[in-house]
Amino acid sequence: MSFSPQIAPLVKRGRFYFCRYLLKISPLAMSESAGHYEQERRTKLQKLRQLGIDPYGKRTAGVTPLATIKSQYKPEMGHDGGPDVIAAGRVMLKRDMGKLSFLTLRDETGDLQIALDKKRLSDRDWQIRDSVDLGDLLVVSGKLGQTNKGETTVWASTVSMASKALLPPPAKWEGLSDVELRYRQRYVDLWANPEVMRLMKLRIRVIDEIRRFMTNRGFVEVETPMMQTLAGGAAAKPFITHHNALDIPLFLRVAPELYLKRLLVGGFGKVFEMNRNFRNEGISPRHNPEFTMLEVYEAFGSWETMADLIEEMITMVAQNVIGTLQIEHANGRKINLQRPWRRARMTELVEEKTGWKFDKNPLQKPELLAGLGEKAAHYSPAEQLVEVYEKLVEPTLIDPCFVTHAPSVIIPLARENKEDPYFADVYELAINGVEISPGYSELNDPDLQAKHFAHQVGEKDQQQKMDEDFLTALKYGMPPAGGLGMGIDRLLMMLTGAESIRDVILFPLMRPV
RNA sequence: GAGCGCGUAGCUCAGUAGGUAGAGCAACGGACUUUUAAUCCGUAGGUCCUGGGUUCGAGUCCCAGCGCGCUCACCA
Repeated sequence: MSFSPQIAPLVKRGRFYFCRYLLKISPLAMSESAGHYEQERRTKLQKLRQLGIDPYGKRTAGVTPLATIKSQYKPEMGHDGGPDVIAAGRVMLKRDMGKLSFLTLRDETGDLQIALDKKRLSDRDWQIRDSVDLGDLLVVSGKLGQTNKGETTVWASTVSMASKALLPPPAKWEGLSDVELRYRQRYVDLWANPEVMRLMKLRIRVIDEIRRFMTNRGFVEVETPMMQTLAGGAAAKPFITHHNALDIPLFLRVAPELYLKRLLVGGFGKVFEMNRNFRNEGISPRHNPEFTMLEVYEAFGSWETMADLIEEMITMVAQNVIGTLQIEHANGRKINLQRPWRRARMTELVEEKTGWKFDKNPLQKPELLAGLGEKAAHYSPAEQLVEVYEKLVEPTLIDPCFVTHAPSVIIPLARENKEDPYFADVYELAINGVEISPGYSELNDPDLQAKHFAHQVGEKDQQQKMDEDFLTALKYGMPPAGGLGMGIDRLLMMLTGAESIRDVILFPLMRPV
């Protein structure tokens, strides 16, 4: 919770001052400080109350979604011969002409016109019309019909105010387009820009489809700690918090991996978790500090069974939610999700794109090195390979491609390849020029795992501590397994063409004002 | 964290070369019983993000700060 600058010092001095401060704000004082628009609406609020009308409504039984009402209209109902219906929604448009008004209501299903006709309304309800502003939530009951111009309309016989809006909605034509306001005030954005509601519902369906897909294949969804005493499973910087009673630091998880693998040791065969991870790093159009990730582990699986699984999953989701495997973005980009998806070694793709035939020796092409920045000269050959792949190859992989056998040094939790341990038995699935999902043949040799961890801890930052308990777990024996992760937000960006991760997250993190 | 760009009425945006702050929608008053971003007549509405500075004079130029966006860095 954050406080405005003028209250913050009072809060810090204690609850007593905070309460006293709040008490000083009488409704009158608040209305004095309110803007012109709010003031006008408060006047109407008072007027309604004087008429004995509650401007904040009550439970209403029998409200039908607007799209459903609209679809119930049949030509034989004529002008006003349809059934009695109850419609509720936000007033988006208002067209008054003397003794008749047409209003456009909106709910989460769509828009519907209602008509307020003086002849059909009681005097009291007619007076409500004069107090209706754009943005108010109304409930009307009346006959379903159509106007002379053929617009499906509810001819209201009663009107009630479900909630009087004290603040005006954004301009009716332009809507809300300031991205900062859209993210900060999603509660306005969702109805001011109906495509935002559609996109968020699409997100919900995608997540639902994935859960169903996993469950149908015998995977069980589990919940592992989001607050961890060691943040392992990825090399990202964690958020740090503190447990008061235990007086210990706690970390928000950067990945659920090490706990899901403990479950494999515990005897679970097929598990997944789909929930938030937290990484304390830069924010960008592709990074939100908290993001939703799917992680899957299958005992006796491998990177290849994981690749099959994710390929099936994504095509099924696209087919069921988008309705096609030919994804087309507003900017003209086309993505073909038709199976089978390409599988190619990282070295192969790098050679294909840049001509560099990787032989485990340092990169000798000056023109390539120059593009990687000054640090690249100090990189190991393996790091150079990955760097060249990420900078020059990955962005060109628009159609799905499983990039396999990345160098094992960069993937401490994966199994080394039998024929050539320099590389790991892993894939990185790239679609739309970004990594959507990594998948591994998981390492289950405790000694090798300990070595990899030691190497990582020594080389990387000091925040990365060895998870001894995880190594203990491995010593009890973890079955060989396939594992995968998938960034749900990035999947949605790929499916919808959203250019920013914030567009597929209801409440992206924003710096407090 | 760095560079670049943006911040003007409730919303969407203009604002020339430094010279009293503008439009559309919304609001307010009036007319109107079939509108579709209704229309017509009239009225009002501003901490030009904040704070400094230059200048006779700053929305405009300079400096600092805040917020947002983009790019880079960070992120296997």
